[in-house]
Amino acid sequence: MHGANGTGGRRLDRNGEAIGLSINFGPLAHWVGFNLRIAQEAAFQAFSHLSQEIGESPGRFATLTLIARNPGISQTELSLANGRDKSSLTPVVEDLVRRGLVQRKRMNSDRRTYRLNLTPAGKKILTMLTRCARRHERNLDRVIGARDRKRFIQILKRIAAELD
Amino acid sequence: MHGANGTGGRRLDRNGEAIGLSINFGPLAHWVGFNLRIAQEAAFQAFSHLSQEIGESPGRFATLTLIARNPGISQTELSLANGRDKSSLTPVVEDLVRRGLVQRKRMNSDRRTYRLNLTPAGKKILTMLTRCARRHERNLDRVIGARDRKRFIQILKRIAAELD
DNA sequence: AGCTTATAGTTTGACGTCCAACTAAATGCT
DNA sequence: AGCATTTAGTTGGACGTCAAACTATAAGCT
Repeated sequence: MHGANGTGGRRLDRNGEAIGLSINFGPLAHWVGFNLRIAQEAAFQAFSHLSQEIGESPGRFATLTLIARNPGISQTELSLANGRDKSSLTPVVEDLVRRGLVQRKRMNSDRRTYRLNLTPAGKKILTMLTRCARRHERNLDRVIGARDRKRFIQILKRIAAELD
Repeated sequence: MHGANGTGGRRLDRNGEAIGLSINFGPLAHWVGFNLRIAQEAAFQAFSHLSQEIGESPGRFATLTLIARNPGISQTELSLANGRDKSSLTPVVEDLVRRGLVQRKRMNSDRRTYRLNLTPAGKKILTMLTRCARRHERNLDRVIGARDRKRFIQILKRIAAELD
């Protein structure tokens, strides 16, 4: 019989107490949303450990890359590209400027906006972070398999694009 | 030539100011980690909007489902299954108990641990949330395509499992 | 010129998350 | 029995995030 002990099929010891293994995930197991979350968090965690080895928070990586690739980018453009609210960027940029990785200049033509650029020190840190990221990607590639990689990324991009 | 204007290829107006469209994502565009993050956040956001319509936070959904499927589960087991630190669960359970969705009972055999169960009210809320989630899943399925869905979830599961 | 509206960035408050330290209860060892 | 270790859950501090309110500049309209 199935689940007749009223515990949803979990393994029980002789006192009827759960012993932890074998959780019933119900519909979560088959749903994209849940698995997407779990996978993303695992990947983030893994990259977090790698980047911690060089003393940087993982969130800095995308920020620095986007500044490097788009010199003079404004904070709002950056927050949009990075998928974060602009207000989240304020303390990040503050920190990066304070540590001398990013230079911030008011624009003359529009005195509201800043232009962001990497300093040489910022470029150096980014180089190290990029090495970490490549290592991380190799690990992910190994898990995904070369055959499916392209298709997998394409699906991720579609999800991001088509869900508003 | 490529990027000869020193702005990484962004479109510029005649004053040399960026006009926002066409950000250069550099290597981020091809990396799994970044796209995974963006897709997950888009999906989360979408579900957040759906579940907000019935006045629940999206984080409650997995919690309630896991309790429903594993009656009497302990908080530590739940936090493990949900991929969160056990301390994150304290205020969540507090809130669910306060609102009468979850019942919390000390175990007699081990007076440290609690047993969690859904109340009838909790089951009702979960039913509504599940409807939202199904709608959300249908949207995701439409984006992913029925052909790739199974393979996609399999890859997500592997990422979660094999990255520690 | 003088309104009104829009935009760039900051501030504030709420929330969810982690980690490390803690309390209370259980287990194990001698 | 007594002490050390482990375990379940809570607490407190730090951080990243969002949304809404705010300041200052800019742009559009009359």
